[in-house]
Amino acid sequence: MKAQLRKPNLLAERVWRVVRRIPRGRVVTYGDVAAAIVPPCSPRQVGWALRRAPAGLRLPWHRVLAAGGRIALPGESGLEQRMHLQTEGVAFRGRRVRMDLHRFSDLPDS
DNA sequence: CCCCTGACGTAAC
DNA sequence: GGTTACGCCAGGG
Repeated sequence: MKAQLRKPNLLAERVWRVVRRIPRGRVVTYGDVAAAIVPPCSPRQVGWALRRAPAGLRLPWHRVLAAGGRIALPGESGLEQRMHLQTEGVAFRGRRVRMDLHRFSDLPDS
């Protein structure tokens, strides 16, 4: 038996579960979420899971950033994400979030 | 089966 | 700091 038997939708649910626990005003990276999942998945899969998140599910998707605190979403969505973050008091320096101030490092395993 | 495209990350230039 | 290249993994054509 291979250890990679997790069904994709199951993985997605785990990702959503982890993301749901990011507090207001705090942020994490795709890599952080990927590492919090057990067994760990690739950062791409995190992006994949968030992309296919149901609209009805209230998820703080805007608190997930690319490495270095950069916004990964292109165009309009990216601007919206930035707006949400600034509303929560998250500080930027150029195009990047001040990870030294807002990074949430207590993501428990899920 | 091959190729391309993503809400990624790291390294190299 | 912008660009390229490559590894990574799921989906689609």
